Amino acid sequence: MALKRLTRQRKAVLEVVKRAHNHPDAAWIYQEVRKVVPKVSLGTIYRTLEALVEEGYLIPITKAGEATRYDANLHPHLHLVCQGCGAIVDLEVDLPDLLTPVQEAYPQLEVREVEVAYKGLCPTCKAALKG
Amino acid sequence: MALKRLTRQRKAVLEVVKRAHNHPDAAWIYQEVRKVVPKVSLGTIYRTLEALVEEGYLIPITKAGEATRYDANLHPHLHLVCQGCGAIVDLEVDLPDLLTPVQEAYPQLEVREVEVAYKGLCPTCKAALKG
DNA sequence: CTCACTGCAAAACGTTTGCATTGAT
DNA sequence: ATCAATGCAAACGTTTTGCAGTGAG
Repeated sequence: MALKRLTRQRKAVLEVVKRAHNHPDAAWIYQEVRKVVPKVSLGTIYRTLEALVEEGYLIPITKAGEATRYDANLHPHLHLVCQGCGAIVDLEVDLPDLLTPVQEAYPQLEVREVEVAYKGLCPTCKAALKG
Repeated sequence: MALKRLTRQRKAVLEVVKRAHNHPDAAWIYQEVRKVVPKVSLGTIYRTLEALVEEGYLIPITKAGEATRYDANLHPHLHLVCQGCGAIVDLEVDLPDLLTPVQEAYPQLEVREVEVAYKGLCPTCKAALKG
């Protein structure tokens, strides 16, 4: 892939996601970018997000059956999806090594990556549940 | 939800998935069931699979951007998705408790579930890569 | 001046749904 | 006889793509 040109659309997408606090999806980003570049198309949003992910500026948060959301927080971290409101909470935790025990138990495999995702309740929804 | 009737279609779907060794998706199951019930519809496949999951006969393996696959192996286990051929390998491993450390680090959250998924190479693809 | 990027629209993809009909109980 | 389950087809939401036109370098 050739060098990327810094267009108005691309700038806007980057800014919007960096400013976003909600781990937004393409549709939300589209609405926001339209406030600045009214004629932007969803296709461009997708293509730009794909490029920004490839370049390492964004991390995609994928979940089956749901739209991909994007995280501008490049710090290594995990996510908890709130089962109450759908919010995604960033988690900074040190987990034990999960690769080695599996690799040792299954030497005939090549174990390369693990993905860990949490579900539960965000502070607001947890507080709302009790008193 | 009312009691389930045991129709030809439902029997066929259950049999096909139980016999399958590939963690098949709805489309694959559809093709197989059609060999026995030629007029079955994809909608019925989906509705039946949904019911079988609800009743606990099947476990869905979901991955963003890919079709849901189904596992008749009800034993608690993890999966490794082969990055070479897409095969899913069952893993029987005891992982350390991943819930407690996060719950303790984030008492304001309610941490309910963790999902762990591995990526790597199945034995065949690993062997093919080397000599 | 080039060709990467764009807008637009159509289509792809897995999945769900509405509805009239069928068939298990 | 009942009404859960079916076949069919249309629709869904997300994402991708083809193509002619635009604009950043």
